[in-house]
Amino acid sequence: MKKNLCWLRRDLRLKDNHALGRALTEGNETFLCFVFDTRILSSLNDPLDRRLTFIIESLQEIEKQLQDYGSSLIILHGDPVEEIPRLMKDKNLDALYYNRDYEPYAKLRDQKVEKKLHALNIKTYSFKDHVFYEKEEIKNGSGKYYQVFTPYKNKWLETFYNQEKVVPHFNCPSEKLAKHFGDKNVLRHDWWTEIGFIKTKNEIKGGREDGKKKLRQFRKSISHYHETRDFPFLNATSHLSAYIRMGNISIREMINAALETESKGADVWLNEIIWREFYQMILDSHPEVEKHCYRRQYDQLKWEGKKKDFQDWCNGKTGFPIVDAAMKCLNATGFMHNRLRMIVASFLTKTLLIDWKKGERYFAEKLMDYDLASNNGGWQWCASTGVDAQPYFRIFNPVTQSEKFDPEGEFIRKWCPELIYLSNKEIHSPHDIEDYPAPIVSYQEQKVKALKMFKLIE
DNA sequence: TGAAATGTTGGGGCG
DNA sequence: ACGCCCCAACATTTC
Repeated sequence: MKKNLCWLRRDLRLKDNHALGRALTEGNETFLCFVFDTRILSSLNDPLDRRLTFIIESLQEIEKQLQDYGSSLIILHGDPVEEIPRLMKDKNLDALYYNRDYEPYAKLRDQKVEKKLHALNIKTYSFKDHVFYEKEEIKNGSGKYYQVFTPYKNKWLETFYNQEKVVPHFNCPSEKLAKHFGDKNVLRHDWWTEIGFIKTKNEIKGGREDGKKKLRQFRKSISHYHETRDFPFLNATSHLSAYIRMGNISIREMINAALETESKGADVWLNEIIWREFYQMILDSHPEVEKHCYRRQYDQLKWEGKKKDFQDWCNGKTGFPIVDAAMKCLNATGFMHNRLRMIVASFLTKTLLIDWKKGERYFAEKLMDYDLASNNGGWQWCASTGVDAQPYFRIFNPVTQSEKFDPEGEFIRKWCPELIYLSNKEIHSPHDIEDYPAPIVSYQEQKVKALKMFKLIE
Protein backbone atom coordinates (compact mmCIF):
# COMPACT_ATOMS: atom_id res chain seq x y z
CA MET A 1 0.00 0.00 0.00
CA LYS A 2 1.76 3.13 -1.22
CA LYS A 3 0.35 6.44 -0.06
CA ASN A 4 1.47 9.52 -1.97
CA LEU A 5 1.15 13.24 -1.50
CA CYS A 6 0.92 15.55 -4.47
CA TRP A 7 1.78 19.09 -3.50
CA LEU A 8 0.10 21.61 -5.79
CA ARG A 9 1.81 24.96 -6.13
CA ARG A 10 1.61 26.75 -9.45
CA ASP A 11 -0.09 23.88 -11.24
CA LEU A 12 -3.65 24.34 -10.03
CA ARG A 13 -5.41 21.74 -12.13
CA LEU A 14 -6.30 18.07 -12.02
CA LYS A 15 -5.84 17.43 -15.74
CA ASP A 16 -2.58 17.02 -17.62
CA ASN A 17 -0.58 17.52 -14.45
CA HIS A 18 2.69 15.63 -14.58
CA ALA A 19 3.34 15.19 -10.86
CA LEU A 20 -0.27 14.39 -10.09
CA GLY A 21 -0.44 11.88 -12.90
CA ARG A 22 2.65 10.11 -11.67
CA ALA A 23 1.55 10.17 -8.04
CA LEU A 24 -1.77 8.63 -8.98
CA THR A 25 -0.38 5.93 -11.23
CA GLU A 26 2.52 4.99 -8.99
CA GLY A 27 0.61 4.85 -5.71
CA ASN A 28 -2.44 3.17 -4.32
CA GLU A 29 -3.77 6.29 -2.76
CA THR A 30 -2.90 9.92 -3.41
CA PHE A 31 -3.60 12.93 -1.21
CA LEU A 32 -3.55 16.44 -2.60
CA CYS A 33 -2.48 19.52 -0.72
CA PHE A 34 -1.89 23.22 -1.19
CA VAL A 35 0.04 25.41 1.23
CA PHE A 36 -0.61 29.09 1.74
CA ASP A 37 3.00 29.96 2.27
CA THR A 38 3.29 32.47 5.10
CA ARG A 39 6.67 33.57 3.81
CA ILE A 40 5.10 34.64 0.54
CA LEU A 41 1.98 36.03 2.18
CA SER A 42 3.91 38.20 4.59
CA SER A 43 5.77 39.77 1.67
CA LEU A 44 2.51 41.00 0.15
CA ASN A 45 1.79 44.64 0.85
CA ASP A 46 -1.88 44.52 0.14
CA PRO A 47 -4.48 42.41 1.95
CA LEU A 48 -6.59 42.96 -1.16
CA ASP A 49 -4.07 41.21 -3.36
CA ARG A 50 -5.99 40.05 -6.42
CA ARG A 51 -3.90 36.97 -6.89
CA LEU A 52 -5.10 35.47 -3.63
CA THR A 53 -8.64 35.61 -4.91
CA PHE A 54 -7.54 34.03 -8.17
CA ILE A 55 -5.83 31.23 -6.26
CA ILE A 56 -8.81 30.73 -3.95
CA GLU A 57 -11.13 30.48 -6.94
CA SER A 58 -8.82 27.93 -8.52
CA LEU A 59 -8.73 25.91 -5.31
CA GLN A 60 -12.48 26.02 -4.92
CA GLU A 61 -12.89 24.59 -8.36
CA ILE A 62 -10.40 21.83 -7.59
CA GLU A 63 -12.16 21.07 -4.31
CA LYS A 64 -15.48 20.75 -6.08
CA GLN A 65 -14.03 18.26 -8.55
CA LEU A 66 -12.33 16.33 -5.79
CA GLN A 67 -15.57 16.03 -3.88
CA ASP A 68 -17.14 14.54 -6.98
CA TYR A 69 -14.49 11.86 -6.72
CA GLY A 70 -15.14 11.44 -3.02
CA SER A 71 -11.92 13.16 -2.14
CA SER A 72 -10.86 16.55 -0.87
CA LEU A 73 -8.04 19.04 -0.91
CA ILE A 74 -5.86 19.55 2.13
CA ILE A 75 -5.22 23.23 2.73
CA LEU A 76 -2.31 24.23 4.92
CA HIS A 77 -1.20 27.61 6.15
CA GLY A 78 2.38 28.12 7.25
CA ASP A 79 5.94 27.52 6.14
CA PRO A 80 5.94 24.59 3.70
CA VAL A 81 9.30 23.48 5.05
CA GLU A 82 7.51 22.71 8.31
CA GLU A 83 4.03 21.95 7.06
CA ILE A 84 4.75 19.39 4.33
CA PRO A 85 6.91 17.09 6.49
CA ARG A 86 4.44 17.39 9.37
CA LEU A 87 1.50 16.45 7.17
CA MET A 88 3.32 13.52 5.68
CA LYS A 89 4.37 12.23 9.05
CA ASP A 90 0.90 12.64 10.54
CA LYS A 91 -0.79 10.80 7.70
CA ASN A 92 1.99 8.28 7.36
CA LEU A 93 2.58 9.01 3.68
CA ASP A 94 5.31 7.36 1.64
CA ALA A 95 6.30 9.76 -1.11
CA LEU A 96 6.00 13.40 -2.18
CA TYR A 97 5.29 14.34 -5.79
CA TYR A 98 5.53 17.89 -7.08
CA ASN A 99 6.28 19.87 -10.22
CA ARG A 100 9.47 21.86 -10.33
CA ASP A 101 9.51 25.63 -9.91
CA TYR A 102 12.54 27.58 -11.16
CA GLU A 103 12.43 30.65 -8.94
CA PRO A 104 15.32 31.01 -6.49
CA TYR A 105 13.08 31.06 -3.43
CA ALA A 106 11.12 28.02 -4.60
CA LYS A 107 14.24 26.05 -5.43
CA LEU A 108 15.68 26.66 -1.98
CA ARG A 109 12.37 25.88 -0.28
CA ASP A 110 11.93 22.64 -2.17
CA GLN A 111 15.48 21.63 -1.39
CA LYS A 112 14.81 22.13 2.32
CA VAL A 113 11.56 20.19 2.16
CA GLU A 114 13.29 17.31 0.41
CA LYS A 115 16.08 17.25 2.94
CA LYS A 116 13.65 17.05 5.83
CA LEU A 117 11.63 14.34 4.16
CA HIS A 118 14.65 12.26 3.31
CA ALA A 119 15.63 12.40 6.96
CA LEU A 120 12.20 10.93 7.71
CA ASN A 121 12.77 8.23 5.10
CA ILE A 122 10.15 9.69 2.83
CA LYS A 123 10.82 9.67 -0.90
CA THR A 124 10.45 12.74 -3.07
CA TYR A 125 9.91 13.01 -6.80
CA SER A 126 9.86 16.21 -8.82
CA PHE A 127 8.78 16.69 -12.41
CA LYS A 128 9.01 18.98 -15.37
CA ASP A 129 5.58 20.43 -15.96
CA HIS A 130 5.73 24.19 -15.84
CA VAL A 131 7.84 24.49 -19.00
CA PHE A 132 8.08 22.39 -22.12
CA TYR A 133 11.88 22.29 -22.07
CA GLU A 134 14.04 22.75 -19.02
CA LYS A 135 17.39 24.49 -19.10
CA GLU A 136 19.48 21.40 -19.81
CA GLU A 137 17.44 20.48 -22.86
CA ILE A 138 18.12 23.55 -24.97
CA LYS A 139 21.80 24.39 -25.19
CA ASN A 140 24.06 25.66 -27.95
CA GLY A 141 26.72 23.76 -29.89
CA SER A 142 29.32 24.18 -27.16
CA GLY A 143 26.98 23.02 -24.42
CA LYS A 144 26.24 26.45 -23.02
CA TYR A 145 23.00 28.22 -22.27
CA TYR A 146 21.86 30.61 -24.94
CA GLN A 147 22.05 34.32 -24.27
CA VAL A 148 20.23 35.43 -27.37
CA PHE A 149 16.61 34.67 -28.05
CA THR A 150 16.62 33.92 -31.79
CA PRO A 151 19.17 31.08 -31.73
CA TYR A 152 17.47 29.76 -28.59
CA LYS A 153 14.14 29.77 -30.36
CA ASN A 154 15.60 28.05 -33.42
CA LYS A 155 17.07 25.32 -31.24
CA TRP A 156 13.82 25.03 -29.32
CA LEU A 157 11.83 24.57 -32.53
CA GLU A 158 14.40 22.24 -34.03
CA THR A 159 14.34 20.10 -30.89
CA PHE A 160 10.59 20.17 -30.86
CA TYR A 161 10.12 19.14 -34.47
CA ASN A 162 12.91 16.55 -34.44
CA GLN A 163 12.16 14.83 -31.17
CA GLU A 164 8.60 15.35 -30.12
CA LYS A 165 6.24 13.65 -32.43
CA VAL A 166 3.37 14.60 -30.19
CA VAL A 167 2.88 16.91 -27.27
CA PRO A 168 2.55 14.61 -24.25
CA HIS A 169 -0.53 14.57 -22.10
CA PHE A 170 -0.45 13.27 -18.53
CA ASN A 171 -3.33 11.13 -17.45
CA CYS A 172 -4.60 11.66 -13.94
CA PRO A 173 -6.73 8.62 -12.99
CA SER A 174 -9.14 9.96 -10.41
CA GLU A 175 -10.09 6.59 -8.90
CA LYS A 176 -6.82 6.56 -7.04
CA LEU A 177 -7.47 9.76 -5.17
CA ALA A 178 -7.56 9.30 -1.42
CA LYS A 179 -11.05 9.11 0.03
CA HIS A 180 -10.58 11.90 2.42
CA PHE A 181 -11.86 15.24 3.57
CA GLY A 182 -9.49 18.07 4.26
CA ASP A 183 -9.20 20.04 7.45
CA LYS A 184 -10.37 23.23 5.79
CA ASN A 185 -13.36 23.29 3.53
CA VAL A 186 -12.46 25.54 0.65
CA LEU A 187 -16.05 25.61 -0.51
CA ARG A 188 -17.12 27.48 2.60
CA HIS A 189 -17.19 30.97 1.26
CA ASP A 190 -15.41 32.75 4.07
CA TRP A 191 -12.86 30.34 5.48
CA TRP A 192 -9.96 32.41 4.21
CA THR A 193 -10.93 35.39 6.32
CA GLU A 194 -9.71 33.34 9.28
CA ILE A 195 -6.19 33.81 7.99
CA GLY A 196 -6.61 37.46 7.06
CA PHE A 197 -7.54 37.38 3.36
CA ILE A 198 -10.04 39.69 1.79
CA LYS A 199 -11.64 38.65 -1.46
CA THR A 200 -11.39 41.07 -4.38
CA LYS A 201 -13.58 41.58 -7.38
CA ASN A 202 -11.56 40.79 -10.48
CA GLU A 203 -12.13 40.97 -14.20
CA ILE A 204 -10.99 37.39 -14.57
CA LYS A 205 -11.92 34.42 -12.45
CA GLY A 206 -9.34 31.87 -11.41
CA GLY A 207 -9.70 28.25 -12.37
CA ARG A 208 -9.46 25.86 -15.22
CA GLU A 209 -12.96 26.38 -16.55
CA ASP A 210 -12.39 30.07 -17.12
CA GLY A 211 -8.93 29.44 -18.50
CA LYS A 212 -10.34 26.99 -21.02
CA LYS A 213 -13.02 29.46 -21.97
CA LYS A 214 -10.34 32.08 -22.66
CA LEU A 215 -8.34 29.62 -24.71
CA ARG A 216 -11.39 28.60 -26.73
CA GLN A 217 -12.17 32.24 -27.38
CA PHE A 218 -8.61 33.05 -28.37
CA ARG A 219 -8.41 30.16 -30.83
CA LYS A 220 -11.00 31.90 -33.00
CA SER A 221 -8.73 34.83 -33.69
CA ILE A 222 -5.27 33.32 -33.28
CA SER A 223 -4.57 33.42 -37.03
CA HIS A 224 -4.74 37.24 -36.92
CA TYR A 225 -2.66 37.53 -33.76
CA HIS A 226 0.45 38.79 -35.57
CA GLU A 227 -1.46 41.74 -37.02
CA THR A 228 -3.60 42.67 -34.05
CA ARG A 229 -1.54 41.88 -30.97
CA ASP A 230 0.17 45.25 -30.73
CA PHE A 231 -2.99 47.32 -30.45
CA PRO A 232 -4.12 47.46 -26.84
CA PHE A 233 -7.66 48.54 -27.61
CA LEU A 234 -8.30 45.51 -29.83
CA ASN A 235 -7.89 43.09 -26.92
CA ALA A 236 -6.45 40.65 -29.43
CA THR A 237 -4.11 38.89 -27.01
CA SER A 238 -5.04 35.62 -25.33
CA HIS A 239 -5.44 36.94 -21.75
CA LEU A 240 -4.19 33.56 -20.61
CA SER A 241 -1.13 34.79 -18.74
CA ALA A 242 -2.62 34.47 -15.26
CA TYR A 243 -3.94 31.01 -16.08
CA ILE A 244 -0.59 29.77 -17.29
CA ARG A 245 1.07 31.43 -14.29
CA MET A 246 -1.04 29.47 -11.82
CA GLY A 247 -1.17 26.41 -14.04
CA ASN A 248 -4.92 26.29 -14.60
CA ILE A 249 -3.96 25.49 -18.16
CA SER A 250 -0.85 23.44 -18.87
CA ILE A 251 1.97 24.61 -21.11
CA ARG A 252 1.32 21.57 -23.32
CA GLU A 253 -2.27 22.59 -23.86
CA MET A 254 -1.09 26.06 -24.84
CA ILE A 255 1.42 24.65 -27.31
CA ASN A 256 -1.19 22.34 -28.76
CA ALA A 257 -3.46 25.30 -29.34
CA ALA A 258 -0.65 27.07 -31.16
CA LEU A 259 0.01 24.04 -33.36
CA GLU A 260 -3.52 23.15 -34.32
CA THR A 261 -4.01 26.14 -36.61
CA GLU A 262 -1.24 26.60 -39.09
CA SER A 263 -1.00 30.33 -39.48
CA LYS A 264 1.36 33.23 -39.13
CA GLY A 265 -0.60 34.36 -36.08
CA ALA A 266 -0.22 31.00 -34.36
CA ASP A 267 3.52 30.98 -35.11
CA VAL A 268 3.93 34.41 -33.58
CA TRP A 269 1.96 33.34 -30.52
CA LEU A 270 4.13 30.22 -30.15
CA ASN A 271 7.06 32.58 -30.31
CA GLU A 272 5.73 34.33 -27.20
CA ILE A 273 5.48 30.99 -25.43
CA ILE A 274 9.13 30.37 -26.34
CA TRP A 275 10.05 33.77 -24.89
CA ARG A 276 8.51 32.55 -21.66
CA GLU A 277 10.59 29.36 -21.80
CA PHE A 278 13.68 31.44 -22.59
CA TYR A 279 13.23 33.60 -19.50
CA GLN A 280 12.45 30.59 -17.30
CA MET A 281 15.71 29.07 -18.48
CA ILE A 282 17.59 32.30 -17.80
CA LEU A 283 16.24 32.59 -14.28
CA ASP A 284 16.96 28.95 -13.54
CA SER A 285 20.51 29.15 -14.85
CA HIS A 286 21.25 32.70 -13.63
CA PRO A 287 19.34 33.14 -10.36
CA GLU A 288 21.31 36.32 -9.65
CA VAL A 289 19.24 38.24 -12.21
CA GLU A 290 16.51 38.47 -9.59
CA LYS A 291 18.52 41.13 -7.78
CA HIS A 292 21.05 42.24 -10.38
CA CYS A 293 21.42 43.28 -13.98
CA TYR A 294 22.21 40.29 -16.16
CA ARG A 295 25.04 42.39 -17.56
CA ARG A 296 26.62 43.09 -14.24
CA GLN A 297 28.42 46.27 -15.31
CA TYR A 298 25.02 47.95 -15.50
CA ASP A 299 24.60 47.56 -11.75
CA GLN A 300 26.76 50.71 -11.76
CA LEU A 301 24.24 52.83 -13.65
CA LYS A 302 23.48 56.10 -11.86
CA TRP A 303 19.72 56.31 -11.99
CA GLU A 304 18.93 59.91 -11.14
CA GLY A 305 15.13 59.81 -11.31
CA LYS A 306 13.12 61.45 -8.53
CA LYS A 307 10.88 59.72 -6.00
CA LYS A 308 8.04 62.02 -6.90
CA ASP A 309 8.27 61.00 -10.55
CA PHE A 310 8.08 57.37 -9.53
CA GLN A 311 4.91 58.10 -7.58
CA ASP A 312 3.41 59.89 -10.56
CA TRP A 313 4.31 56.96 -12.79
CA CYS A 314 2.66 54.52 -10.37
CA ASN A 315 -0.48 56.61 -10.19
CA GLY A 316 -0.74 57.40 -13.88
CA LYS A 317 -0.08 61.11 -13.48
CA THR A 318 2.88 61.66 -15.76
CA GLY A 319 1.10 63.85 -18.29
CA PHE A 320 1.82 61.34 -21.06
CA PRO A 321 -1.61 59.88 -21.87
CA ILE A 322 -0.57 56.46 -23.10
CA VAL A 323 1.59 55.93 -20.02
CA ASP A 324 -1.08 57.20 -17.65
CA ALA A 325 -3.83 55.14 -19.27
CA ALA A 326 -1.69 52.01 -19.08
CA MET A 327 -0.86 52.53 -15.41
CA LYS A 328 -4.45 53.26 -14.46
CA CYS A 329 -5.47 50.09 -16.24
CA LEU A 330 -2.87 48.13 -14.28
CA ASN A 331 -3.95 49.65 -10.99
CA ALA A 332 -7.61 49.02 -11.64
CA THR A 333 -7.46 45.54 -13.15
CA GLY A 334 -4.09 43.94 -12.44
CA PHE A 335 -3.57 43.56 -16.15
CA MET A 336 -1.61 45.47 -18.78
CA HIS A 337 -1.22 44.78 -22.47
CA ASN A 338 2.27 43.71 -23.49
CA ARG A 339 2.87 46.68 -25.81
CA LEU A 340 1.97 49.00 -22.95
CA ARG A 341 4.29 47.18 -20.59
CA MET A 342 7.13 47.99 -22.95
CA ILE A 343 6.05 51.60 -23.26
CA VAL A 344 5.74 52.26 -19.52
CA ALA A 345 8.94 50.32 -18.76
CA SER A 346 10.89 52.29 -21.32
CA PHE A 347 9.34 55.46 -19.96
CA LEU A 348 10.24 54.69 -16.36
CA THR A 349 13.82 53.70 -17.09
CA LYS A 350 14.86 55.84 -20.03
CA THR A 351 12.65 58.86 -19.66
CA LEU A 352 12.22 59.17 -15.89
CA LEU A 353 15.67 57.60 -15.32
CA ILE A 354 14.43 55.35 -12.54
CA ASP A 355 15.99 51.95 -11.82
CA TRP A 356 14.18 49.12 -13.59
CA LYS A 357 14.10 47.23 -10.31
CA LYS A 358 11.61 49.72 -8.88
CA GLY A 359 9.30 49.24 -11.83
CA GLU A 360 9.81 45.51 -11.72
CA ARG A 361 8.78 45.47 -8.05
CA TYR A 362 5.72 47.58 -8.75
CA PHE A 363 4.59 45.19 -11.47
CA ALA A 364 5.29 42.31 -9.08
CA GLU A 365 2.85 43.88 -6.66
CA LYS A 366 0.12 44.60 -9.16
CA LEU A 367 0.10 42.11 -11.98
CA MET A 368 -2.40 39.25 -11.82
CA ASP A 369 -0.08 37.26 -14.06
CA TYR A 370 3.12 38.23 -12.27
CA ASP A 371 5.83 35.72 -12.91
CA LEU A 372 9.34 36.48 -11.72
CA ALA A 373 11.09 35.04 -14.77
CA SER A 374 9.05 36.82 -17.44
CA ASN A 375 8.67 40.06 -15.51
CA ASN A 376 12.35 40.32 -14.70
CA GLY A 377 13.29 39.34 -18.24
CA GLY A 378 10.93 41.87 -19.75
CA TRP A 379 12.11 44.71 -17.55
CA GLN A 380 15.76 43.99 -18.16
CA TRP A 381 15.06 43.79 -21.86
CA CYS A 382 13.46 47.23 -21.80
CA ALA A 383 16.16 48.69 -19.58
CA SER A 384 18.86 47.21 -21.86
CA THR A 385 20.53 45.46 -18.94
CA GLY A 386 19.48 41.90 -19.71
CA VAL A 387 19.97 38.94 -22.02
CA ASP A 388 19.35 39.79 -25.64
CA ALA A 389 18.20 43.20 -24.49
CA GLN A 390 17.42 46.01 -26.83
CA PRO A 391 20.43 48.32 -27.28
CA TYR A 392 20.45 51.11 -24.72
CA PHE A 393 20.01 53.81 -27.32
CA ARG A 394 16.71 52.34 -28.37
CA ILE A 395 14.34 54.63 -26.51
CA PHE A 396 10.59 54.66 -26.99
CA ASN A 397 8.98 58.01 -27.66
CA PRO A 398 5.73 57.73 -25.70
CA VAL A 399 3.91 60.06 -28.09
CA THR A 400 5.06 58.27 -31.24
CA GLN A 401 4.24 54.89 -29.69
CA SER A 402 0.83 56.20 -28.76
CA GLU A 403 0.16 57.45 -32.29
CA LYS A 404 1.27 54.15 -33.73
CA PHE A 405 -0.49 51.73 -31.44
CA ASP A 406 -3.51 53.68 -30.27
CA PRO A 407 -4.09 55.86 -33.33
CA GLU A 408 -7.69 56.69 -32.53
CA GLY A 409 -6.93 57.16 -28.84
CA GLU A 410 -9.50 54.53 -27.94
CA PHE A 411 -7.44 52.97 -25.19
CA ILE A 412 -6.50 56.37 -23.78
CA ARG A 413 -10.11 57.53 -23.69
CA LYS A 414 -11.13 54.42 -21.80
CA TRP A 415 -8.77 55.16 -18.91
CA CYS A 416 -8.37 58.94 -19.06
CA PRO A 417 -11.93 60.21 -19.35
CA GLU A 418 -10.76 63.80 -18.91
CA LEU A 419 -9.27 63.51 -22.41
CA ILE A 420 -12.30 61.99 -24.03
CA TYR A 421 -13.25 65.04 -26.09
CA LEU A 422 -9.83 65.60 -27.65
CA SER A 423 -9.31 64.87 -31.33
CA ASN A 424 -7.32 61.84 -32.47
CA LYS A 425 -4.50 64.22 -33.26
CA GLU A 426 -4.40 66.05 -29.94
CA ILE A 427 -5.00 63.18 -27.59
CA HIS A 428 -1.49 61.72 -27.65
CA SER A 429 0.08 64.91 -26.43
CA PRO A 430 -2.54 67.22 -24.92
CA HIS A 431 -1.93 70.77 -23.74
CA ASP A 432 -3.61 72.75 -20.98
CA ILE A 433 -6.37 70.33 -20.17
CA GLU A 434 -8.25 70.88 -16.97
CA ASP A 435 -7.78 67.96 -14.55
CA TYR A 436 -4.98 66.51 -16.62
CA PRO A 437 -1.35 67.05 -15.59
CA ALA A 438 1.22 68.73 -17.82
CA PRO A 439 4.13 66.39 -18.76
CA ILE A 440 6.26 65.93 -15.62
CA VAL A 441 9.47 65.87 -17.69
CA SER A 442 10.63 66.79 -21.16
CA TYR A 443 11.05 63.62 -23.18
CA GLN A 444 13.72 65.20 -25.36
CA GLU A 445 15.83 66.39 -22.44
CA GLN A 446 15.53 63.13 -20.54
CA LYS A 447 16.52 61.13 -23.58
CA VAL A 448 19.82 62.98 -23.75
CA LYS A 449 20.42 62.25 -20.06
CA ALA A 450 19.60 58.58 -20.54
CA LEU A 451 22.15 58.24 -23.31
CA LYS A 452 24.77 59.93 -21.14
CA MET A 453 23.98 57.67 -18.21
CA PHE A 454 24.54 54.56 -20.32
CA LYS A 455 27.60 55.95 -22.07
CA LEU A 456 29.32 56.36 -18.73
CA ILE A 457 29.20 52.60 -18.26
CA GLU A 458 29.90 51.45 -21.80
C1' DT B 1 9.39 44.58 -30.28
C1' DG B 2 13.04 52.83 -32.04
C1' DA B 3 13.72 57.63 -33.01
C1' DA B 4 15.69 61.15 -35.25
C1' DA B 5 19.03 63.04 -38.19
C1' DT B 6 21.01 62.73 -42.56
C1' DG B 7 21.39 61.09 -47.27
C1' DT B 8 19.33 59.67 -51.80
C1' DT B 9 16.04 59.43 -55.35
C1' DG B 10 12.58 60.69 -58.46
C1' DG B 11 8.38 63.03 -60.00
C1' DG B 12 6.24 67.41 -60.83
C1' DG B 13 5.98 72.45 -61.14
C1' DC B 14 7.91 76.13 -63.29
C1' DG B 15 10.74 79.48 -65.64
C1' DA C 1 12.84 70.26 -74.10
C1' DC C 2 15.71 71.41 -70.35
C1' DG C 3 17.58 72.54 -65.91
C1' DC C 4 16.45 73.81 -61.44
C1' DC C 5 14.16 73.54 -57.16
C1' DC C 6 11.02 71.47 -53.95
C1' DC C 7 9.74 67.86 -51.29
C1' DA C 8 7.75 63.47 -50.45
C1' DA C 9 9.25 58.84 -49.94
C1' DC C 10 12.46 55.85 -48.93
C1' DA C 11 17.19 54.33 -47.29
C1' DT C 12 21.09 54.81 -44.25
C1' DT C 13 23.31 56.15 -40.23
C1' DT C 14 23.73 57.41 -35.53
C1' DC C 15 22.61 57.37 -30.78
